[in-house]
Formats: sequence, structure tokens, C-alpha cells
Amino acid sequence: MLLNKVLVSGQVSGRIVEVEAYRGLDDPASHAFRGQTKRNRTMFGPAGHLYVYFTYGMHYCANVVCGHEGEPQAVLVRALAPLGGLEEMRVRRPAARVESDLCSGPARLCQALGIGRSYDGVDLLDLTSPVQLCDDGLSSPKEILVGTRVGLSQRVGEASTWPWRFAVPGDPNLSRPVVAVEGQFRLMSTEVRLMSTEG
DNA sequence: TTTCGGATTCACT
DNA sequence: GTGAATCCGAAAT
Repeated sequence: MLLNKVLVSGQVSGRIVEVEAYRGLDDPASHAFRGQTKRNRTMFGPAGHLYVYFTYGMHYCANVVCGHEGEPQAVLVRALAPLGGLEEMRVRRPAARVESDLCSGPARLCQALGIGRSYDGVDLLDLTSPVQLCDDGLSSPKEILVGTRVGLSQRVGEASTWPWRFAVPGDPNLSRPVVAVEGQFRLMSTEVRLMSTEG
């Protein structure tokens, strides 16, 4: 469970409030779907490392590798709640007008944290790494929002309806509203897996 | 070697 | 709500 964990880069830090899962070889929306390439090789490595990729000719996005070696599973970090180093974030993201603009998007949070291509493959659990994943004691949310993943092209077919987007309910830093899956549930209790269709 | 399209953001209407 | 910016990786030629 990555929600409520803290991502730290130098003096800058933020709490993870929104993620998406990408499963790998059997997930057509995953970069790893067509096998290992030079670009996605980090996903095939050990868990706990950072997979950074470049997209749309101008943006970086950061994933946490989750599967064992050879199993290309990763979780895209889509939004953070800014915790520390707010000033540095604003310097890096002059377009941000309010605090919730700083990290509310996969490419935005990379900007705010200064994450670029050179960060691809770093060990998030190594205290000497430029980016680290920390647990500050706050437990995982009791309930989480569940919805479909964002920005997938039509070509991935059914995978665009898989409810693999997870977020902290009500957090002001979410990158966009969570869209419920037709016939499925939007709010899920992490305790009993009881669900609600509210909202 | 060329072509295609993207796990997006921002400025503008 | 709409469209532009912008360039790299992968597949096709």
C-alpha cells in the first residue's frame, strides 16, 4: 500500500495520495506489455526501485517497481500532498498558482521533486539515493477511492475499464476526479472490502 | 531510416 | 472545454 507513504527528494517531500497500478506482461496499458526494452528495463528489476519515463516530448512520470525481478509490475505515482520544501517546489513549478497545483499530476510531481531521466532505477529504500520512499507512521487510509486509469488510449481495449486507480478520498491534490467503473464501486474500505457507490 | 502516437500540462476561449 | 507544444521509443518500412 503506497497511499499515505512519503516521497522524499532532498529537502522536498510529499505524501502519496493517488496511484495507478500497471501489471506488466498481461496488461496492454503497461509499458512492459510488449516485453523488455531499453526504456522499461527498470520495471523488470527488483521491487522498490524508481522507474522514470519520458512522455509527450516534455514530461517525466515516476513509478514504483513492485514485482519480483522478471515480473514487470509498477505503480504510477499520480499525485502528492506537499509536505516539505514548498518554496523549492514553487521555484521548480512557476505555473502553480495554489498549493494543490504543485504535485497534482504525474508529471507535475516529478517537476516539483526535480525527478528526471537520471533518477531512473534508483533504489527508493537506500538512504543514499536522491529520492526515497518513507513511512512516517501515518497508516493507510481506511477507505480509498477506486476508479479507472487515466489517459489510456482506446487501443488497450478492456484494460481501460480495469479499476486500478486508487486515491485518498477527498484529498485536494488529486490530479482529476476519480471515475467509477460502470457497474463497479467507487469507494472501497481497505478493512472489510465493503463498497459504496456514493458520489 | 521513417513514421506514429503517447500513463500530459498549460494557456486560452 | 479546446488545442498546442514537443521529442523519444517502438514498430513498420
